[in-house]
Amino acid sequence: MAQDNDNSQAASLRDGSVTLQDIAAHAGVSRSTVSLVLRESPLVAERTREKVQASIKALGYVYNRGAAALRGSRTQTLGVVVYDIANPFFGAMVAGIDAVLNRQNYVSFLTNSEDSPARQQRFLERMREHRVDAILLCPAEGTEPQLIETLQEWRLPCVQVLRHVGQPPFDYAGTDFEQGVRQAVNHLVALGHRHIAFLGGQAEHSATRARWQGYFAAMADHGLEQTRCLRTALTRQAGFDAILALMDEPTPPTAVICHNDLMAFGAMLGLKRLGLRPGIDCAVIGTDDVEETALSDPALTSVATHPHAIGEEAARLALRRIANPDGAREQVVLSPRLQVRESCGAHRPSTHSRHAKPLVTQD
Amino acid sequence: MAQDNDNSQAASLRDGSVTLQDIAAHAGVSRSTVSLVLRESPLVAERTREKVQASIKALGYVYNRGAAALRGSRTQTLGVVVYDIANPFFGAMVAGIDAVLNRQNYVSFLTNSEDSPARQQRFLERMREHRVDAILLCPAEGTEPQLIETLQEWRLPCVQVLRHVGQPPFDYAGTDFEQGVRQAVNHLVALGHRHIAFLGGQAEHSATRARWQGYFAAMADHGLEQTRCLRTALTRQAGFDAILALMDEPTPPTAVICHNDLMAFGAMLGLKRLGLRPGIDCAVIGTDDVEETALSDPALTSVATHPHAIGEEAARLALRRIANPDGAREQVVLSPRLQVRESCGAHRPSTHSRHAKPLVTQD
DNA sequence: ACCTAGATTTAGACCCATCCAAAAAATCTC
DNA sequence: GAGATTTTTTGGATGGGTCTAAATCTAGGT
Repeated sequence: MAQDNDNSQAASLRDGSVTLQDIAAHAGVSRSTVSLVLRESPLVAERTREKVQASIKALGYVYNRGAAALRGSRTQTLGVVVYDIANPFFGAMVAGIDAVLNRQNYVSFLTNSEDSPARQQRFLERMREHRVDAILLCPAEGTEPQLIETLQEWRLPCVQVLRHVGQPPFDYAGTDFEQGVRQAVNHLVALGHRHIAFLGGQAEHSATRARWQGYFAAMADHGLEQTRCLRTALTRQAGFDAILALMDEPTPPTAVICHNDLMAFGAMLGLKRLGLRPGIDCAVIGTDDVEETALSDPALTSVATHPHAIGEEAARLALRRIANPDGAREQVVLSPRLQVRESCGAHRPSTHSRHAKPLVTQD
Repeated sequence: MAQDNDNSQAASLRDGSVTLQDIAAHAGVSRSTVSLVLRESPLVAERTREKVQASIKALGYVYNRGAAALRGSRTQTLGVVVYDIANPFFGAMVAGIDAVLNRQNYVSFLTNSEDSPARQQRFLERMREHRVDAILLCPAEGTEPQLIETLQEWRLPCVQVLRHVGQPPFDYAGTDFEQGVRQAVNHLVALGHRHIAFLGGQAEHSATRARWQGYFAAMADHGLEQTRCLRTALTRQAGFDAILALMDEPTPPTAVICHNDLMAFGAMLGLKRLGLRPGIDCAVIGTDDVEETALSDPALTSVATHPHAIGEEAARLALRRIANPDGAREQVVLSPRLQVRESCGAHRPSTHSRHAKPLVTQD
């Protein structure tokens, strides 16, 4: 119907699929040459390049990455598997990943394992079928260590993020949770606390172990033998329940450190429920330093783990691994920083003026 | 090196790429037949199917979706473009999308436009190159309406989510924000408020317009002429600033409704900063009902917009559109529900026992 | 035993780019 | 200006599936 004039619409209306062949014909060169132009090869003469580029624009050509991937070796895609995308922490992390990938023309598949190894397994298989160039994996709780070997057999590069399973060497990006908890303990001890409990974590994965290690080691360093570590789920509800149980014990702690901020929020609500004032009757410290920490009452002191930065590092690591599949494995471990607010009792929660400060958001 | 025995490792070690051809040879059938088996075609005889499946398992075959997509018409992938993945609201929405897609063996690319139309444009082009079957788009603020037409010219099905631009008919999944704000106004009026302000929104997109409309219409319905609508950004900081400005006016409102929960949190902090008690000196209602609403002090009353459900609906809509590209466009508009807590003054915030109730999280 | 409708299977073109080796064109050297 | 280089360009094979139309096989009917 449409006349075959040479504006871009004509082509796109015809079928929507202009191929290299069409460009080649239009520009009077071969398919191979067009391919070289597309990939910005320096082999092509300047005049030819311009001519071809003009044809590309004129015909409204769209590169077919799928076809390219079939012959070439890269798909320019990555698989990201997290276990709780609804958690703001992961939101920030994914944003970090995204930011790095886009600069490299990469796109990522995102899937949410909900901490189910079975779902995680399905996702990984699907990613494999899609021939992603690499995987960013936050292993679901209960992930078998040999999963990492399996991925290796699949020749699918994998960067573990936040948690890790299996034996080194592997690629990993995360935070030094042990050090983070140590900082929290040190801070509380400096404030005079002697009886400090740790809340949360149950499965045997690295991120949990590291926290526990930091807790016990720091307590030992200070000669404090009265340790109390509750294994629980990682939800707000779990924090709430745990603090109730803890306060009901013969010698309740004067401070608690929580596996993550959600639990800490729950713990603070639990304290209030008991008529206790977080930060005064019992200090509370969380982990992650999500944006909402400034919102709670009192504002939550938290070990900042910089999710956006972790995401960036993980993505960079993956890109490096793709470029050099056999290079030495790397572990990027960022240092956490204790973000002191009110819930640890360092500040008086009587005035609300402190709230105003950490308000700035990054958008 | 490895003997060519028939266990699965042999094949995967050889090269990692077993093809249909290999399966066909091993099973003594043709490539076509294997392809039919893979796609669960009813044409294949039961005995043949079993034989082929055995070979598939024996050789450790991995389906190559890229190759399939090249000849076939579906890639089994979807593109999701959001504007703020770090916002918990989107986390929940993405989880909803993911849940539906996985059941259909679909995987989705996720990109974060950060509300930049330019970035958004780049993402869409990249998705097109990857030949996604459809796009789920939460349009960035400032998106040109003709973008939707462009996508149509590209023959790329697009479901708009939460916000929409351009002229109907289009596919859309979201919430009836107008009704949500109406509910909030009605509730406040029932509590005796006469002077109610609305905070937030600046760009001209559907989600903002709908809220404003709801606000003005509901106020008019009650014969309240003293309206006040502040155009601001949508951040916590903006809420904080806005409430300060508002309270400084000659006749400050006794209640404010906020464009989203983040702003409402900011507004509550602002009130505290002024020495005012949210829920008593000034009622505050947010929108979205993110999980953190239960955390604030007082707990935030909010218009629940069910992000997980919206995500599910959007994904379902996209799958329907893929199956039937020329069917009638659909608009799925969920009904919001006012989730009453303390910040609107309906309950006494004196006791903290209320906090315990809405604690349950869904993980 | 012969014919036919229906059930299975298959060959071979096709999708669209990349890769390689070799051809063609341009430039240089003496 | 012939031969040696260097720079550009190209044909044709290739990757791993799907599709269509035609071939082959089966069981049922007479």
